[in-house]
This record gives sequence, structure tokens and C-alpha cells, in this order.
Amino acid sequence: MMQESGTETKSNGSAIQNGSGGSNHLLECGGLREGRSNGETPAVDIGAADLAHAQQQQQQALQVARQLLLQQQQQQQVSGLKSPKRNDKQPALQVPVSVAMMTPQVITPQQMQQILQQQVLSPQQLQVLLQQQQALMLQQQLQEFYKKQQEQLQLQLLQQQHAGKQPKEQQQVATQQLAFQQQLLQMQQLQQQHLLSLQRQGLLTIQPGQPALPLQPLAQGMIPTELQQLWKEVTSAHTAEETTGNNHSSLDLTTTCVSSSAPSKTSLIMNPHASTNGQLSVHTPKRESLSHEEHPHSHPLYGHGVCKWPGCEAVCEDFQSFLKHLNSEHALDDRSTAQCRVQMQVVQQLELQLAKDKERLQAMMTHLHVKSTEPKAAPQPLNLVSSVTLSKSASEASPQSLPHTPTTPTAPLTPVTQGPSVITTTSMHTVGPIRRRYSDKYNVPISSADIAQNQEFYKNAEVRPPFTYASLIRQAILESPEKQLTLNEIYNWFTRMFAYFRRNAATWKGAIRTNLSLHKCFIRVEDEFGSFWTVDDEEFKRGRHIQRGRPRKYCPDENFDELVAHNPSLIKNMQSSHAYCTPLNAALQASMAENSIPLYTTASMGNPTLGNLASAIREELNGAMEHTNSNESDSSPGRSPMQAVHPVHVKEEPLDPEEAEGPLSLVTTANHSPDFDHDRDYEDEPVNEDME
DNA sequence: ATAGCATTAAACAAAT
DNA sequence: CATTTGTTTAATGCTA
Repeated sequence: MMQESGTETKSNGSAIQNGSGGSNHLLECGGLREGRSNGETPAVDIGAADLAHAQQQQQQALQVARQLLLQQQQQQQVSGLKSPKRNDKQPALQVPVSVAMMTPQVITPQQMQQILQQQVLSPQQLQVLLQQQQALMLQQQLQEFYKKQQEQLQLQLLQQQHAGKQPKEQQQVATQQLAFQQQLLQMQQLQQQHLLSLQRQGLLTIQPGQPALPLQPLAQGMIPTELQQLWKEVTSAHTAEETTGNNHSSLDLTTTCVSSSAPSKTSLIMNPHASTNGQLSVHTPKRESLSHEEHPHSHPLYGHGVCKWPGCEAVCEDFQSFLKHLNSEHALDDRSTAQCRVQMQVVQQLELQLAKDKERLQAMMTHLHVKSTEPKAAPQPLNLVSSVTLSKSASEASPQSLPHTPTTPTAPLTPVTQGPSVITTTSMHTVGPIRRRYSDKYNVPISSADIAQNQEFYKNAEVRPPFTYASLIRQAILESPEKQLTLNEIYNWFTRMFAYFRRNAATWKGAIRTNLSLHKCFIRVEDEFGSFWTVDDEEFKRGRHIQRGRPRKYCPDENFDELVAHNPSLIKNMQSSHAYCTPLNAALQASMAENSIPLYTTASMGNPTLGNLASAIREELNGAMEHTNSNESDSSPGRSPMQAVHPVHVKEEPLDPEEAEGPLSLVTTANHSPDFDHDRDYEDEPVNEDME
């Protein structure tokens, strides 16, 4: 039933291939900085206050534009999530459902109708259709928004120049505005690129200039109360949206709409005029007249001889005819109102997305050790590698985190948002192909730093960490003060450190157990109080599995003699190990703990490290165990000679001749007091280990 | 095309 | 008897 794990890998790949993520992120990066630095510009005097205001306006314009881009990106990613391959194994019925879950706001009645009408189509086709529509709509919205903001910028620029402020300030403003304009230009280019990429991907088959899909359905799908709430948020929020986190209220539109005292504002035309019967009305005339009085050729809704009202695109010869058209076609009626609602929704979504991408950016910058401008943002994952199961598990394990969750900004909207991986992969260790997960072979085993850097993120976001189970288990063990954990403690570490592992316990717990058994590097040690696991980091680096098909506990066709025959040193080692079976010595433990630091020298020189020792003892015991286990339980303390001396049990394992050498003393119960064990066994709550 | 690895599921066993 | 802990195998998918 989990067979789709691999199939969704494809989706991940496609998401990455979309390639537009990079630009957006770069853009985001620049924009973020701008926004930050300007947003806190203090108003020194009257002129400065105006300046600050204007700057805010421009900031907002930038943000709006960014949001639009981001929204597009999100749409793309959502589309990427749904890989065609996955559908091969999924009942067609599920497709619309999944789509709806992922983008509930965009599922309009119309779209649903289409879905219903086109049952003959394959799920993939349905999805493509949906994506096309969404992309189209967004594209149009974006264009319109962009135009508006650009015009607003120009307006402000002119006004500033007319304001007759101190020359110095004026120059400053002009410079800044120039910079903003340049940025806007850049954004436009990015947008166009994005458009092209959309088209290339077949998401956008219709010319962007053509009328987009009607917007009314979207609005119709909304509940009046929701609209009211939305309106409230859009219009009344004076709160700074810089506090991204949970606050997703908009500032851009609000300030511009609401502050009638600022005549320079030209952005949005939406004014909360009346609210009757749960219906909102939009009033525009005043602002229009004002704006085009001063700038006859500049109107947010007018450009290139075309009415830019969403979904309109009517051709207007001149500005006057445009005004006529505006007043006649886009008067205060239900339709216009609905369109405004839609616009609000769009803005809301974009803001949400912006917040999320801000976090992502922050994480990226943090990871790259770039001084951040937003220290508060929560860290985000690196996702150096696109994990196959990442997308799958995320979508499957936390489906509810996909749709709504405006309140859970840490949870990625879609599991496919792996855009950063492109950047990080190249900037990180190897420039090689994106690896599915951390590869032990690359000398880049998972390090404490790797996990720690994103710790906060994974603690809160239900995103599957891009690390293998083995890496995580190792990390868990190494983080523990004694470098040893019981199975239950390992479980707890997982749930504590990763939100993702707070669900589907049966699955990942089973995986952990399997990994513990399967990987050579994990050594089970048993004492009279139970058993715990340690890690042999040298072995971990080797990344070897316990050989399959080799004699194992449940394989009857292998016996001790045979083992000894294959490993002449077995007996000797047993003896020596016996001699070394002393309580855990601190130095050894320390070196054990040090594992995070590769012990290349010892390894390369053939000197058995502690890990080797552990392996050796394991292997030796394996032989002995194999023999005695057949009849009785192997856990009764004191049964085996070794246990008699010291209650140490290790995982039985097929022998590896070349390693079964040298003395060894494995972790035992040196620092093990009964109460400690007890404590350990019942440590369910996130305790001290939470530190670090 | 193939081998090796990672993940997941499942069967089974032993211990608790 | 139910649950936990371990072991083992198989299937699947991905990467080198």
C-alpha cells in the first residue's frame, strides 16, 4: 500500500525541474532585504515622514509583486506534486480529491464542473486542466497587479518630485525609487520567464493576454461570512506583516486603500463601502478621478490601451474611453464586487505564500551562513537532497497540512517545495547530481550540524527529514549522554526531534527496528536491565549492511563450527574480548562518542577502532550464540560465559574475518545504575536530551 | 542493464 | 494474552 513511495519521487523531480524556484528565491532574497531596511526607516520630520510613507508604498508594491510570483511558484509546485506516474497506481477517483485537498481555494465550482464533465479524461489530464486554469488565472492576476504597482510607483515618484522637499532627501528618494523600479523591472522579467517556463511545461497553453478564466466562480464559492472576514482582514489590518509567522494579514492593500488622507496612494481601488446582506460593495470613483486627474495616462486598471480589470481586457482607445468603460462595465455591481473578492483572495494566498517563502529564504540564508535580515524567521530545511519518500510521505502522512493551514506557517504548503535544493546542492559539498539522501559514501555522513541546523524546522514542520533512518538513529544515539539508547528512547528522539515522526508510528518504528537490525553499525548491547543500542561509527561510515543471505539467527543451516572454520580468529578474539570485558571506560566511551569526527587514521591504518571492536565482539558472540540459542533463550543473564562475567550481549551477526581481530571491550553498564536504567526505560517526555 | 542501497511491509520469534 | 523488541525476507524504487 505504500508502493507509491517511489512513484512520487517523480513528482519531486518535476518540481525541481520546474526551475523557476530559483529565480523566485533570488528575487525574494533581494526584495526581502529591501523591505526590511526600508520598513524601519524612521520619520525624522514631515518630509521624512512622507518619504517613509512612500517607501512603504513601494515596499508594498514589491511585496505584492513578489507574492504573485510566489503564488505562481506554488501553483507550479502543486502541479509538480501530482506526477502522472502516481496516477498509474491510484484510483482515478482519488485524483480530484487530492487536488482539492491541496488547493482547496482554487477549486471552483467551475472547475469541479469540468472535472465532472471530463470523466473520460485521465486523472493526469484532469490535473493538467486544473493547473492550466489556475496558472492562467494567476498569470492574469499577476499582470494586473504588476501594472498597478508599477503605476503606483511612477505616481509616487512624480509626487515626490513635485513635493519640493529638501534636495538631499529628494535625491535620496529618487535614487531609492529608481532602485525599486529596477527591481520591479527585474520582477517583470522574471515573471515573463516564469510565464515562458509555464508554457513550456504545458501548464499554460493559452496566451496570457487572452481572457483568463472567469473569476466569478471563485467568488461564488466563497461564503459571505468568509468574505466579510476576508474583507476585514484586508482592509483593517494595520499590523505589520513583517511578523510573518502566523500573521497573514495583509498590509499592502490596506494602507493604500484605507488611508484616504494620503492622496498619493493609487494602488487598489477597493474600498469597503457598504456591507449589506453580507454583500460587500466596492467603490472606486473617487480614487480614479483623483489619480487620473494628476496622471491622465496612469491608471492601475489601464495599460497598453487595454482595460486591466481582471478578466476584462477590453480595448480602450484612449483614457477617456477607458474611464467610460470602467464606469459602465465595472460599476458597483455584484460582478465587480465578486471580482474584488477574488482579488482579495488572491492577495491573501499570496501573502500566505510569501510568509512561507520568507521562512524558506531565511533558512537558506542561515544555512549558507549569510547574515540574515530577518533573524526571527524560523529555520527551514535544507533539503539538500530530494528524498523520494519525502514527497510521498509528506503528502500521505500529513495530508491535512496541505490544504488550509494558514495558521501553521512552518508546515510547508506542499511537500514538493524543494526549490532550495537546487541552490543548496550546488553550494554544498558536491556539485554532483542531487542525491536522494545523504550518502554515506560521499564522506558526508549525516553530521550533527546538518541535523542541528534544521532542527527547529523539523521539530515543527511535518516534513520528512531528508536523512536516512540509519543516519537519524545514529544521530539519536550519539546525542545521548551515554551514546546509547534503548529502542524506546530512539523512538522518543524521533518524535521529539521531528514532527514528521509523530504520525504513522507503526511505519517508522518498524523501519527503525529494521534498520537497527540491518545495519552493521548498530550494536545491541544487553545488560541485566534490558538492552540498548550503540553505534559503531566506523561501521556507519562504511555504510554496510549485515549481509543478506548470510547465516543469521533464524537460519538453521549454519552452525558454529562452520563459523569458526571461516573465522579462525574467532576463538582467540572471544578470549581476548573476554579479557577486555571491563566496565565501560570513559576514554573509550569518549572515543566512541567522537565518532562524529571521522577517525580516518585509525581506520586506514587497520587499527581496530572501538567500532571494530564492537563488531568483533558482536561477531564472536554471534558464533557462540548461534549455538546456544537453539534451545533456550539467549537473554538469561549469566548463561553464556561472557554474560557470566559481564552481562553483555551484542547483536549476533555473521562474521567478517578481516575485522574479527584485536581486543575489544564494548560498552557495558559502567555508568549504568539501576535507577538510571529505569529512568531510561520510562523516559517518555522530552527531557534533558532536548538540550544541545 | 545491473548491483547496491533505502524504505516499507510483513512474518515470525522472543521477551515483557 | 497483548505489546514490545528484534530478526529476517521480500518487494519496490532510486542511484551509481
